[in-house]
Amino acid sequence: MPKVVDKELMNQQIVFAALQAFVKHGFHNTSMSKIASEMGIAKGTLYLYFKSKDQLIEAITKQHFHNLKDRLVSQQNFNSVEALLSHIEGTLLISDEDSQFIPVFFEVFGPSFSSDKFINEYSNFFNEIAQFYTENLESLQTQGLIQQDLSPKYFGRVFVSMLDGIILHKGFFKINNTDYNLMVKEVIKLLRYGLN
Amino acid sequence: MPKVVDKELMNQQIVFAALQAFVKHGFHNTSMSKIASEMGIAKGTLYLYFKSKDQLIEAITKQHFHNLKDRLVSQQNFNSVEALLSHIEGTLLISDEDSQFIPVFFEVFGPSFSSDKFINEYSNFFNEIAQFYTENLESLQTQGLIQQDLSPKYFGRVFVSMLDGIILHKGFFKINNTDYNLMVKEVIKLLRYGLN
DNA sequence: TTTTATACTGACCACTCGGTCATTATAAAA
DNA sequence: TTTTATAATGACCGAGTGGTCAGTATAAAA
Repeated sequence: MPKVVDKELMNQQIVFAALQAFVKHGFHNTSMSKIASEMGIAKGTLYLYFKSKDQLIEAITKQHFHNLKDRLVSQQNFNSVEALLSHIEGTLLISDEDSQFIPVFFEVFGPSFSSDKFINEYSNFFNEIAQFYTENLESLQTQGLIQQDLSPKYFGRVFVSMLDGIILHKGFFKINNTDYNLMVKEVIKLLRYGLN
Repeated sequence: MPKVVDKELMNQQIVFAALQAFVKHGFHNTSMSKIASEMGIAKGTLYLYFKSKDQLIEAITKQHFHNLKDRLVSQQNFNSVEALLSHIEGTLLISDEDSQFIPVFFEVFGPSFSSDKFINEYSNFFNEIAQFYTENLESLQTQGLIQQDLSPKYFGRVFVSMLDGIILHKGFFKINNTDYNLMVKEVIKLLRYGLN
């Protein structure tokens, strides 16, 4: 009897439109009305799918980090330094779409950085990535493929910080792709020489 | 005849009070009225010194980065890789006091990350630091002290991103000093092997 | 003490925003 | 075609903001 609608699809469409608007104008300069009107729907409809603007950005963020982790952690292990370097290069060459989200993230969640709960969540995220690198470094080290004189545990963690720094700078400063690719090449060179 | 006031002093007092308020409540949750009332002056008075809220945050930002740069860029040039590494180690080993300010910084300025003006200022800051490293790398390269096969220009810029990432992670995730020092050691090792 | 150039005030304005809800539109079922 | 359960609407509200400006206070000079 009732009118039926694909809620899941609508959900995704809202998330997509909102993200686009946030990237373009910033979170605080994007009103719910604006999102609605750009979608050609009424503001009230947004509130049928998301209780609040906060809940909307939360959903976007959750999705972003979910995708991110899949990209950062490879399922297979690496049996050579070059395989590892290749994965790292792939990790660094993030899409503009992804890097554009970075300023939005900091704009929205900057004020949360004093919350322990918030920090712990992201701390765990990066620790898991670090663990992935640590395990691969240990394996390569056992096989004698990289320097014995480095600590996989600490190198793994600091390495993640470094990668994050590079990605953050791309996002913050909108470094153009030509320059950025050359920068990535330098990192790979450094690692190739430094790990052996 | 006229009433005379130390405008410079008043300026500084406003900047100080505004920063404190931003730190405490976040930029967007701090109204101009709030700043004024906490200073015991009227809102209108603020507008005699700063044309807009944006101009106020701009002044605060400028001052912050000015102080920071003095700490990060050494005046003298390095005549050996070890001297460079030593400076880098010093840069990374920032005090807890300084690193504790990082979350605060993002808490305060997070909401500004959608402003092009803010980003440009921030971008220039890091470019200048990168330039400092680029020049030193060029010099060391000319002397044959480091790998010929790297580009000082791009390495300098990406290197700054990496250092920033390490420092940011210390600040965000409150990595304890024991672990952090070991992490720094790994970076230095990587550079020592990788640059030669 | 009076004058006067400047500094300070705070009520007020115009506007925006997130969020609500009574009303209307829709499409599946009867 | 009528019924009906659900979806969509958008005018409206209250709260809050950045910014203004006519009027008032102040302190140096006359």
